[in-house]
Amino acid sequence: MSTSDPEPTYHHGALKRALLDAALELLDAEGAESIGLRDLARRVGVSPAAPYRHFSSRQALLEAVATEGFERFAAMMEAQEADYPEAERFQAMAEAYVRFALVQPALFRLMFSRQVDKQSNRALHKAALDAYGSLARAAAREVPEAPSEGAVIAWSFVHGLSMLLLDEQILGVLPENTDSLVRSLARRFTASLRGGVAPAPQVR
Amino acid sequence: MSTSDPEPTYHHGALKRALLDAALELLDAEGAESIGLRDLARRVGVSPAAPYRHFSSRQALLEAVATEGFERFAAMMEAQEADYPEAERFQAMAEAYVRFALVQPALFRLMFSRQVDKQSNRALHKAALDAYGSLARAAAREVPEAPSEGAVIAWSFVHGLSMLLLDEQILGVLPENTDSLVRSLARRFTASLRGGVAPAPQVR
DNA sequence: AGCTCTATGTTAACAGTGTTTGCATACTGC
DNA sequence: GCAGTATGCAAACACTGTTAACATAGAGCT
Repeated sequence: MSTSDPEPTYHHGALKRALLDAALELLDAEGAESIGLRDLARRVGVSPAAPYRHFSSRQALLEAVATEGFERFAAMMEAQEADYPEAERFQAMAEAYVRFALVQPALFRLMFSRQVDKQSNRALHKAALDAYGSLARAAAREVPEAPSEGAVIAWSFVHGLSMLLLDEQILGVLPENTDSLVRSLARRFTASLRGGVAPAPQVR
Repeated sequence: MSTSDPEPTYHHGALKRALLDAALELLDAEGAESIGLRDLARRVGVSPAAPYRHFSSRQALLEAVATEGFERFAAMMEAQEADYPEAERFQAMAEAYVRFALVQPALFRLMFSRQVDKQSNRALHKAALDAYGSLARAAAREVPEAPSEGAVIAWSFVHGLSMLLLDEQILGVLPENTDSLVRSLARRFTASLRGGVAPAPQVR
């Protein structure tokens, strides 16, 4: 309650935060494409040009939102990492990954969209790497013979599953409850990872 | 050469095709966001309102482009299905899937983006399902004990790997040649699928 | 206190966009 | 050859991101 301040003063005081909050809120309702600077400004009660004092462009604003998304994402993943014993850890993290995507679909999409540029935005780049880190650690432990490859395979599976679920492209193929579907898929995948990754078949 | 017609007549004759071609071309150069109706019209040499005789909105145009993308995608996958013996089939299709994404990144992204709506566009929906079909068949054969789940797991892996490669999020983690990286990952994944999927661990 | 400097707002304008409306032109079938 | 329809154009509307010039508030110094 201390952040909201109903009296209209010339200086807003916390415009940056307010813009980000408004953007995150809008993101849940509509898609990321419908986030307009003018729209945000209107919602927060400032003029159309005001946001430019805090973000150099619409893209910069979106990148800031995505950065926050990655930070929340990383925090959630690390919480899972801490809360579960090693045997169930990867499983739990995989489920959390998908859950995040399903709970905040537009944010998740934005984070992995081309509207944000991880190469040129350092904060964003770091946040994205951090988020990957904990999952990669857990995955690598599942496949000690080939940790990096195992991590990438696991990451790919979890990420792809999230994306396909967001597209509602899987429902209709496997019309179960989403939660239990994810759980059983993740379980099966983990089992196959553990059992199947033998010394890499050599190809010449 | 028969489709291009240098003489300026009042009626373009093949505007629809020309717009789609221009869009597909633009898509490779820039992202999908930079495809504007006015821009396309200019490029093709007609007035800004002309495209509306063939597409009811920008979104409709994008959906038509995505539909063509899925058709090409499906054709490529089916070609792989026909060209490879059963033992190597899934492997080959997985690699083709990723290759398609890497060769036409913007098109691939558009196909799985929220800018197109597979629920409301029937042609698009069908094209997308067809594209999934051949991959699903191949994947199901790898996991005869649980064909649908196996298919979804495989699809997720392949799709996620494509997406992460597009984001250039994997390079730097595994800084190899992309082609051989994909090959070795797909091989490893296939092996783990074959070996590891035992009767599903029951969870209560 | 007052005075300056900077941060953060405002207003007005520009170019560009998607889309609609009304009119012009060409093709098609009788 | 003539009606009807498909396909083009021009002008306008509401909207967007972005910039420039100006206004106000708060911070720091004397």
